[in-house]
Amino acid sequence: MDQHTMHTRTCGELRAEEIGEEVTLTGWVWHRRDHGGLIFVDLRDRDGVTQVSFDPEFCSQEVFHTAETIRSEWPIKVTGTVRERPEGQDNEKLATGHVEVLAHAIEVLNTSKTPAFQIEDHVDTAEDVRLRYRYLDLRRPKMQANLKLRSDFTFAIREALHHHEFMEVETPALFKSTPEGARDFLVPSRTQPGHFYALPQSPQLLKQLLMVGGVERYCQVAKCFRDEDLRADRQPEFTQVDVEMSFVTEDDVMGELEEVLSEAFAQVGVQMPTPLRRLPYWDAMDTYGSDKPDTRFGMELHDVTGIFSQSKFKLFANAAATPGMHVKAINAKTAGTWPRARIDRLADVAATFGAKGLAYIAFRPDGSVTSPIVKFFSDEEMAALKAEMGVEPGDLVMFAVEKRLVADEILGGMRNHMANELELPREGHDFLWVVDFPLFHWDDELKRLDSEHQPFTQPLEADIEKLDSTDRDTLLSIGSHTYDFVMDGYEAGGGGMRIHNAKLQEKVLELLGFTPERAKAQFGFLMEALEFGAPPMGGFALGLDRVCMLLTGSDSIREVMAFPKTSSGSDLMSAAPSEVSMAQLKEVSLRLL
RNA sequence: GGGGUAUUAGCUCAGCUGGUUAGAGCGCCGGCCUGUCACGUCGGAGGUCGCGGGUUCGAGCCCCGCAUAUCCCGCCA
Repeated sequence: MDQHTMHTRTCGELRAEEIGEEVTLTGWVWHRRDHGGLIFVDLRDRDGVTQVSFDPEFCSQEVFHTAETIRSEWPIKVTGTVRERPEGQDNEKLATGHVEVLAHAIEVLNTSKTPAFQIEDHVDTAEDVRLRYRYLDLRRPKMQANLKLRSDFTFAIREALHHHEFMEVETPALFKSTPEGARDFLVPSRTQPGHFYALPQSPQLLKQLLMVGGVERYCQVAKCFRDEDLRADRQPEFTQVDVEMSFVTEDDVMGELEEVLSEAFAQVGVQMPTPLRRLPYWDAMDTYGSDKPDTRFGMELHDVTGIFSQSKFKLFANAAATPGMHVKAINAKTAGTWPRARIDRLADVAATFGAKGLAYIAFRPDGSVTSPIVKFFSDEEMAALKAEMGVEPGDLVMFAVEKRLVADEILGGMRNHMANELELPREGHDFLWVVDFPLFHWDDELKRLDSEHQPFTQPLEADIEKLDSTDRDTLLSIGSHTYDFVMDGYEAGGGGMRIHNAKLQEKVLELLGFTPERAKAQFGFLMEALEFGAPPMGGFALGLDRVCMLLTGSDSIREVMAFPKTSSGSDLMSAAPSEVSMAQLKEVSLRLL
């Protein structure tokens, strides 16, 4: 053995072939089973677990005594002989379970305090305790596997991108504040008092400038920062696999991405079909009530407005008579067996999605019906509804009566809620493109148009003349070259073609409420660059954390991040954010309020 | 900014209608144990019931406020 090598083997690799071999292992003491005259230690490193046995017949008293004193999570080094386990003593749960290491030497590399929680996959510990001692949490095999998968997938997609001739370019983390989207994280400049950098919300503008700069095919595994409230799938800093291409059509970009993504997913054992299904935005909203639908289960939305045009039920009939209003419905199979009180509580859930109430019909298995509204329906209306919704006994049909998009979003929310409540099976992974987003939507609060994707998105050529319209509905009908990558009901990525014409960009910014002065102050460098022969360009960004969350079956992206923050933005381990000294503030010319 | 949930031993939790000394499992410490594998077994230690206030003869339990964590809405071009 090379005397400079600490260990000769890992704790996960010993098999029958190594029987008889002299090995040295290092790792942490996972479990120690002291039988008095015989001691077993499960030694754990990142590669796996090996049983080490200490038998006084084969080791010195001193070694045996040391084995008696070691405790959980002490790092140790053990030298011994690999041997087959006695007949019937194999451990099926361990990859190394056919063998064990019969120790004849042990070195305690360090001691350890008793961990605040047990380092076990099967022990559920509150997340704040885990985060307080994240370095201990990361020792758990599950977390090791999560980090490994993330590493493997990141490597695979990088490799695929390089294989497809993408050039990796690093863009700055200290950049200009462009606070039109999310809130920026600001960094005060010391050398220029009163001036600030911002951490990039994404490298969007920079990658477009790289296209003007002739990079043609750019990629980057990029940290992005957004100072907004957190969610299970949102952290203030997160990672995007960022991609941009020049001299391409939308189909070029999507085709290339399908290859890159399917190659990367294949490396982690996941089949992503190519070409990927494309679902237009309006169809997604109409059918699933979501622009990121999980299509592994049905429960699709149906427009039943027509059935009730002559109804005695005024709510439905009035809606049918009002342009733009719709009566839409979903059918939650088997929820019709729920007690009335439980069904009534669904109105509260619907309210969180914007519903004023929730009309429903529960079709009881005995053929009866529970519903606050069904008494107004004619036999014909009921028959037509049953046919449209495919009603069987035990079904629960829920209605939303609203403008189209509002009704869609309510029922889309209920569709997901019911799928969770009913524990509908969602096997494997679900991939699709949602395409053709509108260029704008109406922001009711700001009373102006807002970008559906971002202000640099290329409108459909056929709709460009509509940009001169003053009619809101005309402007809202403008289409765009956009595509979201939807995985298992999550927006896992998104992109589009970018505006490469300065005049067009100016026009779109104007419609978004930018005065020419503000447009120039904020995006002047982009507009100027577009005037220097910017090529047609388009790109994409993949939410790496979300994809890894889905690949590992985690319910939060925190499970695939080494050091995530709590929902109030704290790091419980380091206690960041923290106060800074007056001297530090003075250096950057800041004073606290 | 708003709504829900949680906070009791190192960890996970129970704690009845407000009533004597707040319990369990795991972990930890000690004894015994030569084939266990999340070893077993016997014993032991370990508590500001998140913090502050209030009601009450009496509060882990009821009320008010606060803090933290978490989920959701808003927000996330």
